[in-house]
Amino acid sequence: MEPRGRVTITDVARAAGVSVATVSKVINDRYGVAASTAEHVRSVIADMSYESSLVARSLRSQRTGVIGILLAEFEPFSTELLKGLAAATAGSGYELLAWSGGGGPDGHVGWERRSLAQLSGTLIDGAVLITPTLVVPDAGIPVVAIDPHAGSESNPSVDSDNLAGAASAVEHLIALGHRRIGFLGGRPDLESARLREEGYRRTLAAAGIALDPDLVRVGGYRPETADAPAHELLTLPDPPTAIFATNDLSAIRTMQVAQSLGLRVPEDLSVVGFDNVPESALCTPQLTTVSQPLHRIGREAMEMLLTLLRGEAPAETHRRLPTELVVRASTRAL
Amino acid sequence: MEPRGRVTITDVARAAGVSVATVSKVINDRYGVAASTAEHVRSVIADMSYESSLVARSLRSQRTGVIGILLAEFEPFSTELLKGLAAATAGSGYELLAWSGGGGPDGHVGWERRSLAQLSGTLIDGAVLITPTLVVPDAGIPVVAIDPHAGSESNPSVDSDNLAGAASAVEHLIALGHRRIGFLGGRPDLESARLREEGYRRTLAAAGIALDPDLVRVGGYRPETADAPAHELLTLPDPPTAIFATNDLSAIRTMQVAQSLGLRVPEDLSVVGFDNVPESALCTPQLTTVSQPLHRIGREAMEMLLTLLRGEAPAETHRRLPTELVVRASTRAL
DNA sequence: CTGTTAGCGCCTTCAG
DNA sequence: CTGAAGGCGCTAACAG
Repeated sequence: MEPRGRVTITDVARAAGVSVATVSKVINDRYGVAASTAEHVRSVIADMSYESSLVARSLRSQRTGVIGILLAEFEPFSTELLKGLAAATAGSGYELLAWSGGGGPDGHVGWERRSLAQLSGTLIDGAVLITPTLVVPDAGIPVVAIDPHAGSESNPSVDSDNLAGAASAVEHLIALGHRRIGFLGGRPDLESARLREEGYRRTLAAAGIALDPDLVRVGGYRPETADAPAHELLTLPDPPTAIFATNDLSAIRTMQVAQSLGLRVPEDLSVVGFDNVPESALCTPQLTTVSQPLHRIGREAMEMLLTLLRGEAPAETHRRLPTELVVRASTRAL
Repeated sequence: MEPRGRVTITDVARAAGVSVATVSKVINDRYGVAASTAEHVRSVIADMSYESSLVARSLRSQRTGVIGILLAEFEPFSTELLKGLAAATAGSGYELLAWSGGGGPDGHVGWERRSLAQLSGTLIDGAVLITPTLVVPDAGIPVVAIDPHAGSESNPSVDSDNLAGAASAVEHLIALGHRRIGFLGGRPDLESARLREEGYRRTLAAAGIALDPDLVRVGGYRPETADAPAHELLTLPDPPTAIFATNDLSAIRTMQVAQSLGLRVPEDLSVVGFDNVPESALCTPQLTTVSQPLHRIGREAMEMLLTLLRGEAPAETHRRLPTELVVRASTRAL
């Protein structure tokens, strides 16, 4: 009906011949409106296909009925989590809003604090932070972190058993006869990266293998940042026969770098990843990796947040879920 | 510094001993503030780690610098597109916001109109709609649709060659010797579903195979809605030897239903899907499917939207990208 | 039962 | 160069 731009509550009020307040009452089913008036207003609303502005409503009211998923970028790890998070939201009455903090590629530390400040108190009632770079201070709304920056002293969180997961990856390589095992680490700001390195070190030590510092590099969890260190590892005078890359994206990139150097995987180089994102099964050769239960992590994080939003105390504020080694085609006995 | 809840511009102004207006000017780099004052205000802002509320800012200003991706739910198809959309946004100066319209599971027709009305004009400067259920009227902001409801008369859009894609799937099955080929259709409100059915019908006709109406069912593109029709097809007195399910999720579910009925895939039943989402390579057996270039679709849709946002006219308002048959392990010669 | 009055947090004239 | 006033669209008191 109404052509130009947005239809506002004022337009509706004028068209219906009532005040703005009355329209608002009708929309929100508040008492004190004659049935006939309400009826009439409703029909005008339908006619004009009016929908109240989320922004204006949020600004005024406390509750918005929206949960924010704050992530650095839309990459496979985050989008897998999204599926689990979304599944757990169904039927809760909350809408889901995924917000890419812009910090993105540069990995600007603090993106989650900025994003949270921009959205909390106004647009969202609660938030799930995916791989935050720091412990966020009280944001005034319930917050749950997935794969967080720090340990158990901080915000409620869900992660998987990174230590045991890394150990299983390295044990697998050792069992295949590998002794020179390269390590491509993750984002130093994340606890997961620290624990995966710790798992690597301990497992080598337990097997009586001396750690060669030359074989330990920082990959940053992203293809672009993993490229150079992977290349360095593979062009060492005495290169590793296997590499444990601590997430799938960097593992896949490592395989590509190896192939570009004329190395065959797994004949000349074994590679193990971490995460088990769908992409790990789509590359050639298919990647051996440590599986994290990503959907379940998302689901449990959302359940924790919903509990918090209900004003209840969650059974546990830190959930740690098990990992599992998935052996595919990128590893092979020496 | 400031403990309780959000820090507002008023808090900053008070702490800095200036007016709200001055703080606003500093934030937005507007003329008319003494260098020393600006400096001071900036330091207070940093101290209090103040961040202006997206909501309040949006309400007041025209431009928000945010692009909305509106989707019915976070399932594999949408999240794959998200990766491409996000990649194309990098460096554009826009932030990305993915909004799940709530209509979700029930597939409530019109979710995108509602979502758009709620967000446009206030929160987002432009939008990409994923599988909208109808042609959206002028929303006052640029809108691009992916896999749209209707044909070329409507909004700018990007999709893939559904007709040719469906044909390639059915031709593949015919080449394998199949004659009784079941069809599990998609969402009737989408053009893609119509075109895929058309491709199925034409290809059968071209091969001189009479169409058995009993073999044509509506699967709705979702696992839950595909379950029953798949079951019906497989328990027919004269069941099909192959099924073309028009998206991967329903194809995967079809394989599960078959297995639950004691049928082996591909020995007893061949199955072809559509989309080539990552999940299609993760199931057992791996799914033969028609690949859509999902990342590229997302990228091109975003580029089109960015062009529109710049106020320019896009080279073409309807992009149709090629599909490709990916033969894996779920199909076999009769 | 209805309309008027105040803001939510912010930005933008427009006086001082 | 700075602050006071008005209003974005909406909801929540309070009067009438």
